[in-house]
Amino acid sequence: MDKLYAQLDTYYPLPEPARSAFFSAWKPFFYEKGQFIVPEGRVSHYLGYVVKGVVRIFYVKHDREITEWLALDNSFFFSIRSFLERVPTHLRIHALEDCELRAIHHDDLMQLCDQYHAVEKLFRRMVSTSLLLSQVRLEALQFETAQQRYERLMRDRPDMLQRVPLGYIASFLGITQETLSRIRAKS
Amino acid sequence: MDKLYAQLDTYYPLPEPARSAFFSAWKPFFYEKGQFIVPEGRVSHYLGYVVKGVVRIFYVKHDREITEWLALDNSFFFSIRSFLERVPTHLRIHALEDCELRAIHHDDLMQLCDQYHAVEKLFRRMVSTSLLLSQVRLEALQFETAQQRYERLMRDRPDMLQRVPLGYIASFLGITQETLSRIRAKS
DNA sequence: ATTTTTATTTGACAAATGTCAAAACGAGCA
DNA sequence: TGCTCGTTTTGACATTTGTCAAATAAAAAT
Repeated sequence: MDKLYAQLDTYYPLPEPARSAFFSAWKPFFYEKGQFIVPEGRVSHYLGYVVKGVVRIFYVKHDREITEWLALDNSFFFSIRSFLERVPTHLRIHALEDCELRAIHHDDLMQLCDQYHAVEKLFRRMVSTSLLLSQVRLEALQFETAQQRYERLMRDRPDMLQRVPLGYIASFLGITQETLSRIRAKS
Repeated sequence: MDKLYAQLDTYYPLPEPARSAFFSAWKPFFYEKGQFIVPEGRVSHYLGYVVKGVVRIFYVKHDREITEWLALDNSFFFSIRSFLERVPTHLRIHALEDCELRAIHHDDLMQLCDQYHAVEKLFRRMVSTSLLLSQVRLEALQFETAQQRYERLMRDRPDMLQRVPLGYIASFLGITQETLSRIRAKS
């Protein structure tokens, strides 16, 4: 989990004592493969980080599971709307592998944001980065074919293909499993 | 432009003197219909707000214009990646109608963020809201049909259909103009 | 090693959307 | 009024992607 600290530092290097206070607010959590980290309908109180494992965020629409986010080792995850607006989420979060996590509670984060300007700045930059990523994905979804989106994923996150069942990846890309399978067959 | 101030207040009500300093950093700009506000390849230095008029953000891909954002009266616009990361943009921003704008320069905003914790907080919340909107659009694009996306737009922003040519709206929805025309014919 | 379960691929067909070309429409202007 | 330009619609057809059902393949459990 040193990597977590390193990653947080890249957003904004906090001066003491904000740094210690902020870092120690991230608590460890462990989940076994298949367990739910957040069930549907609850408010998601934590901003999470995967130290080791795979976390999947999905929702169900017309009896079908749609993967919204996949977080592998050393990446962040959270139910954006629920965490930011404190409303019950339509998303479910679960562990695809045994997971070692770190997470910070919304209350703690807000308190630290109020207390330390530097934490507020760091968090602002984290949110900015999320926005950036969301925007890139939006553009891809808006004007790339399924094939192009798959190729982009292979390029950007080849490890994901090794560790995540294709059915989940398909809906993450906005297509059905069958279509993904045929795209793969062609290449 | 009083509405701008009111809208900024909803993100976070600033105490003086931050409030005056922040508000007066928003400068007025005027563009005529058809003029470019930001041409392609430049760094987009401003976070903009439309007091009156229509602003369109688009990019060109395979000789085709793809609308990424449409801002009507009383709404914000910016080239997300360029503004946040200070890199040249692939987007172009232009005025679809005569426009009265207000905009704040990145340098000024950052300076105010450094100087006033409260401005930092307000901006953090603005970015959070953008992220939220981006996420909603992402979900729509990922798992709604073109028809559903059009109906959603009619519901959420009926004024847009009156003031923006359908070709632009089509690519904003991620479809071709012909498809949009056929969807409309059915209803 | 065998069975059971889960994940992935394949086939046949349907539905949605894209492409290109042409026609119809509408606003502004001579 | 009639012309011109830009916008919107329509037609014919191609392509992409989805749907449902079944067949394989791979992984997990016994």
